[in-house]
Amino acid sequence: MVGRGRPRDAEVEGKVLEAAVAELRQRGYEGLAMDRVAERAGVAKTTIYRRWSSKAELVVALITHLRDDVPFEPGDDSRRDLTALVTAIAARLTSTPTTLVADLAAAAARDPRISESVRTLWAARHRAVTEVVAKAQQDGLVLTHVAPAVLVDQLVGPLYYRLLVTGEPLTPEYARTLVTSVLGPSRSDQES
Amino acid sequence: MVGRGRPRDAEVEGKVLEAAVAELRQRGYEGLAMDRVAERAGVAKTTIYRRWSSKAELVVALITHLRDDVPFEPGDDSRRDLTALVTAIAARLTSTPTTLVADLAAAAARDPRISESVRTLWAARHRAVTEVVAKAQQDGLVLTHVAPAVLVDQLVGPLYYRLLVTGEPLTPEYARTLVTSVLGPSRSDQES
Amino acid sequence: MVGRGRPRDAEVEGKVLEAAVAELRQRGYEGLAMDRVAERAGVAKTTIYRRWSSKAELVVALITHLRDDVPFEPGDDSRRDLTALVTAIAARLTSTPTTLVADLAAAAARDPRISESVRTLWAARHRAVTEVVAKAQQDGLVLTHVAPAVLVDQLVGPLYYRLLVTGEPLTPEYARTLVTSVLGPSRSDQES
Amino acid sequence: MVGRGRPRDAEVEGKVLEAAVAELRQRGYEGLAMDRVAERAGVAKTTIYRRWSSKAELVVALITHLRDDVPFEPGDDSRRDLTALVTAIAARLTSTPTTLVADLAAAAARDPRISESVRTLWAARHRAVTEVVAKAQQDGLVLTHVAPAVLVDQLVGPLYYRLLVTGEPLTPEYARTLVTSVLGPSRSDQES
DNA sequence: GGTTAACCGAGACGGTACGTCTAGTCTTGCG
DNA sequence: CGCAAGACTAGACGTACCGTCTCGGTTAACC
Repeated sequence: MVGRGRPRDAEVEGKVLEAAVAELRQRGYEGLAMDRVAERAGVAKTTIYRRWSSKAELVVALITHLRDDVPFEPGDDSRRDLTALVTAIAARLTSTPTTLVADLAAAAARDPRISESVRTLWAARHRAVTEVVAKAQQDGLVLTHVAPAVLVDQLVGPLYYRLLVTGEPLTPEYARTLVTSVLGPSRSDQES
Repeated sequence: MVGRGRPRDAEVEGKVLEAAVAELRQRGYEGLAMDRVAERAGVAKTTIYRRWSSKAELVVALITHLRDDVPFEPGDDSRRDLTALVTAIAARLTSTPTTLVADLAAAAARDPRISESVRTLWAARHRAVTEVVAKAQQDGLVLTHVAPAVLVDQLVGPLYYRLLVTGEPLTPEYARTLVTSVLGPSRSDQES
Repeated sequence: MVGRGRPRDAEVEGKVLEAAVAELRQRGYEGLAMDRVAERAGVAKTTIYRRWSSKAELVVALITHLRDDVPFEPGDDSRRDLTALVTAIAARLTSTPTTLVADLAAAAARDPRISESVRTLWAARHRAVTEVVAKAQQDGLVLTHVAPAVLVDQLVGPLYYRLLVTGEPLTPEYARTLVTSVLGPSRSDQES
Repeated sequence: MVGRGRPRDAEVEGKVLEAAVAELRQRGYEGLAMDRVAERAGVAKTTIYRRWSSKAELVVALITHLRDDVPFEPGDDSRRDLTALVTAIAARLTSTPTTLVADLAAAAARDPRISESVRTLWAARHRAVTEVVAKAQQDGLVLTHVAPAVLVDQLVGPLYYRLLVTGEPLTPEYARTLVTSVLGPSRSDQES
C-alpha cells in the first residue's frame, strides 16, 4: 500500500531551498524569515513546515543541498593532492558565510539530530583528506608516527579555528604552510 | 559639570553580567532574553539598555567579564609545559557548555564588535601557548621550520574543531598526541 | 445513463454524521474540524466534501439527522399534558450540552440554510405544545385570549432564555410554574 | 506602590473597541481578525492581547462597552411602563446582529468567565423589568400569583427565543401581546 | 534648602517573526 | 465514477522577543 495519496510536488523542495539560500545570503540566519521564504518560493508556509519542522532544520537541509561533492581522485603526488584538498576546503569555507558555519555548530550543539546531520556533511567533505593522509603516511612522507585522524585534525582544524575563533584569513599560503608543517618541507621549499 | 545627578549603582553591572552569563549557559545566545536577564538580575530592562545599547553589546561585555586569565609561568621543559597547556585548554573547553562556545562564535561572526571582544578573550587564553612554542622552537625541539602561530593553530585548532565540528571527545591523551605530532616523539615515547 | 461508475457507499453518510455529532458535542461548532470528522468516521475528507459542500452544510444535515420525534398523543387532561410536554423539553435541553444549543443558534444566525434546518428541528419538537395549548384554550382553561403561538413562546421561550442567557437551572418545578402562569392555578394548587 | 511603570495609553482601549465594532459589523464574528483590528486601531497586536486574552474576551468587552444603560424611571402606569420596557428590549435586540447574541451565548456556555460577564450585561438590561413587574403585582394588575422572576422570564424569554430559535420577528405588537398575556387585557383592549 | 540632573523600577508599546491550526481544493492510484 | 490518502493554498491565531518610551520616585551635586 505504497504511494497512496497525492504525491509531494517534486519542485517544492528545490524552490524552497533556493529561496531560503537567497534569503540567507541577503539577510543572514537571524533575518531568515519563514514567511518570506514561503512567499519567495511561491509556496504556503504549511508546505514548508510539512517537510522541515523548524527553521533550523530547513537550514540544515539547505546546507546539505549545497553539497556539491567534487569527487577527488588522488594522483601520484600526495603532497600536491593534500595541498589541493586543504586549499579547496579553505576556499569553500571562505566563500560560505561564517555565520552559517557558526550557526550550524551552535544548532548542532543543541539538537542531536542536527548534530548528526551537520557532522555527516563535514565528514563527507573531509573524507578525501583522510585517505590522502593515510597514503602519504604509507609512502613515508609524514614526519611523525601519529594516527592519520590526528593529522587530519591538524590540517583541517586550524581552518575552522581561524574562521570561527581568531578570525584570521584562510589564504592558499596558509593552507600550504599547514601541509608543510605536517609533511615537512618539500624539496623545492628547501631550495628556496 | 561632572558627577551631577544620581550616580550609577555600582552593583548593577556585576549583577546583570552574572545573570546574563547564567542565562547564556542555560539557553544559548538566541535564547538569551533581555527580559529574563533583567528579572534575574533584579534590575529594570531600562537599566540594562542604559549601559549596553543592545543584546549584542551586552554579550560583548559579558565575554570580557569572563576573562579569568590563569597566569602561567613556563618551566625548563617546554614539552611538559606545552602538554600541560593544551591539556588545560582542552579541559576548560570540555567543562564549558559547547553551545556557549558555538554561540560566541556565531555572535562574533555576526557582529564585528563581538568578534573583537571574543578574539581578545581567546587570545588571552592562548597567549601562553605561543610563548612556549616559540621557546621550544628556539631550543630546537620542533621538527619543522614553520611560523609559531601556525603551530599554535595546529595545537589549539583541533580542539575547537573536534568540539564544534566533529563532536569527538577532548581527552588528555588527545592533547598529548597533538603535542607529539608537532614536537616529534619524546625520548620516553620512543623507548616505549 | 444511470448507475455509471462506482456506487456511493451507503454507510458513509451515517458514519460521517455520527462522527460529526460526536465532535460537535465535544468541541462545539467552531471546534468542529473537518479533518477530525473524517478521521473519526474513517472516511476521506474528499468524500465528505463530495456530499456536503461546506462545514455549514454538514451541520445542517447533522441537525436534521438529530431529529428523533417522540410521538406524543394528547390525553384528556390538557394541563397534565402541557406540564408533561414542557418538563420533557426542559429535561431534553438539560441533557443536551448547552454549547450545542448555542452553537446551533449561532450557526443559524450566520447561515440561512442552517437557520431553516434548525428551525425545522425545533418546530418538530415543539409542535405538540402548540396543539395542546390550542386544545386547552378551546376548553377554556387559558386565562387570556392571546394567540396560541404566543402562549407557546411563553412556555418554551423561558427555557431557552434560562439556558442561554441567565444560566439558571431548568427544574421540573420551574416547568410546572410556567404552565401555572399561563393556565392559572389548578384546583389542587389553590387548595394548597 | 501604585502607578508604577508606563501608564496605559487611555486612548488604546477606545480605539481598539471602536475598530473591533467596525470589523464585527462588516465581517461578523468569525471574520473578525485580530490582525485587522490591530491595524485599523493603529495599535500593535500585542497591545490588544495584553488587555484581552483572546478574541472572545475582546468581543465581550466590546459588548460591555456597548452598554448604554438608559436609566428608566417608572411612572404611575405599570402596564405602560412594562410595554415600553419590553418594546425597548426587543428593539435593541433587533438592532444588534443576531450572530453577536448567539456567539455570546455560545462563548458563555464554554467559558465561565465570559458567562459571568455576559450575564452581568443582560442582568443590567433586564433589571428594570423585574422591578416594574413586582410593582404591577403589588398593584394587583397581574392575573396569577407567580414569582416575579418567572413573569420576567415569560416577558423577556420569548424575545430571545424568537431571535435565536424560531427566527420570527420582534415587532412592537408582539411585545404588547406578551404584556397582555401576563397582565390580562387592558380596559382599552377590552373595549376594542 | 530648593533646584536640577541623572539614575532606577516597572511595565506599556510598536514591530517582527515563529510555529500551529483550519477550511477547502487538488492530485494520485485503487476498486 | 467513488473512495482513501494526503499534499497544497491561504490566512488567522496566540506567543516570544527586541528595543523604545513614559511614568513616579530616588539620590546626589550645585546654587
